Amino acid sequence: MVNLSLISSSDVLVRKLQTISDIREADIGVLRAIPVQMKDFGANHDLVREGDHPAYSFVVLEGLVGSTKHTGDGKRQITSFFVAGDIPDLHGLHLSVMDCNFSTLTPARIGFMRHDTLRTVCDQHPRIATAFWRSTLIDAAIYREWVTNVGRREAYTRMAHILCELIFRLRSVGHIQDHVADLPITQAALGDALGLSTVHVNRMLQELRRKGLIATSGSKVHALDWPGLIHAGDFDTTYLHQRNRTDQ
Amino acid sequence: MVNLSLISSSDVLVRKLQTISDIREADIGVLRAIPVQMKDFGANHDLVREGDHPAYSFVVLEGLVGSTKHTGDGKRQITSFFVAGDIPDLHGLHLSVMDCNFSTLTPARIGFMRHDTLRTVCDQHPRIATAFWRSTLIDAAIYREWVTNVGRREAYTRMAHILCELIFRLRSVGHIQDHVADLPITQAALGDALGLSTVHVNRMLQELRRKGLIATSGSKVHALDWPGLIHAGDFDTTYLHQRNRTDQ
DNA sequence: CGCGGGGTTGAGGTCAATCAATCAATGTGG
DNA sequence: CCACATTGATTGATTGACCTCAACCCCGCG
Repeated sequence: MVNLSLISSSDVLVRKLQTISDIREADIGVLRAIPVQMKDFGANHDLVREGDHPAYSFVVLEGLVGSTKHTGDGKRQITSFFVAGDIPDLHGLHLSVMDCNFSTLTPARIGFMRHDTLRTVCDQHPRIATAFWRSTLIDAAIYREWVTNVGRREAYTRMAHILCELIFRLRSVGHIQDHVADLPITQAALGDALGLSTVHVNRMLQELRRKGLIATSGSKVHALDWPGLIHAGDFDTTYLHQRNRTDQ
Repeated sequence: MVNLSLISSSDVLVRKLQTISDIREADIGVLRAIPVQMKDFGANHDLVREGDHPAYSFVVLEGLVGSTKHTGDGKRQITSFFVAGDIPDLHGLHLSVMDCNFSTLTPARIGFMRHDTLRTVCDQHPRIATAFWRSTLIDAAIYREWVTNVGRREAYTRMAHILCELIFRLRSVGHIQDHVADLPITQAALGDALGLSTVHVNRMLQELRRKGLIATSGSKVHALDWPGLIHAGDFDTTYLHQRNRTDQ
């Protein structure tokens, strides 16, 4: 396990931006200078709610955060996951009213950054502004993939796909050792992400285990057969728009 | 019917940006000066394909365009609609590889704009850059809503919801008279947008007609009972992030 | 006049939801 | 240390929403 107290909040953000954008030395200094207010939360805590007009954006430092929406009859849909380094509500910079909630799906450490600070940084450092814009565009690409996943793939494929995405993204920010991911996410949350019932999520996970693609113990998910999982999940990394994809 | 030949391509774009952003007189001149190459297409034509590295973005001047993705076993999912004034692939400015296709869903008139021109405009006119960024953020908000629609609403509600969105967006760019929208879209395309079969789309439309919420004749869709349709579709305009919503 | 695309209809099948238990792990108060 | 509550995972039985298949209809068009 990585000792988090040794890693500054800036490192997590910088590392993430480097995986998607061309960040120079000068920019790194600017990013490190952004004041970040850290706070820890338990699972299932609403960080921002639909209708809010937040004055802060936040970066995920540790844990899993989801963008969620609720239908009129109270069902929940998770529309995307966010892992360490991601800034889920960066769009709040330019859309004043929140159209979704952001909730922790596992215990999480969050870093809050003032909107006016971020706007100043963007005005003065076009490369950082571009990197941020690019980050929101990748979020959009992920949403597109999720529409497809939920709309046109059957439950088994859908489940495999989302595991591929999670594992791939966690690996690209260095949060996976030996193909084992620590994902203390409930099956109910997976269901809300996939548009499936908890019961069916359970059965699909069983099928993935039975076919030898994954193994689970506690909150650990082990991708036993990564190529097999990718195939089962109809997974193609293009939509994640990573700069270099040497380590598939 | 509006006589399109009297409307310049810039008017359509400017009008759209004004519905979502604070565009000044000075900016309008800049926008009008962007060279636009117009072209007409029939329905079901791929304007851009997954994997492409386009050097142009395009604005929809007339007709309906969809962002589409295909699963491994050949099923199609439409992840969003784009109406007159929208720039569907603006994200191509900062994401070099396309992760989805853009196809015409009806006959359409399209205006192509060079990426390098758009980049220059963005560099020199921050308010326009912000408006463009905002436009891509609203696209993302729409994707989020679609994930929810497809993942957690049942077919009938889903169908009503998408009609509400289409009608609302068409109205906000002045393409609707007397609550009647001209939508020459096939039921198969609606199915691909909703994650439903053509047969079921047909039955849901019948149910909406039977309940007196809509009437159709040819390609015209008449919202007979707009409040009723909004209620049936669990529709809330927040996610479209319009500047003023006086005319719901 | 035949053809094709899109819309409509019916019958039967299937995937996934719902309902209702049970079980395992963890925590809590007495 | 044990009764008890709670949360999450698992299982079986049943139901239901939606799909698939296969017609048939309608209309514009070559």
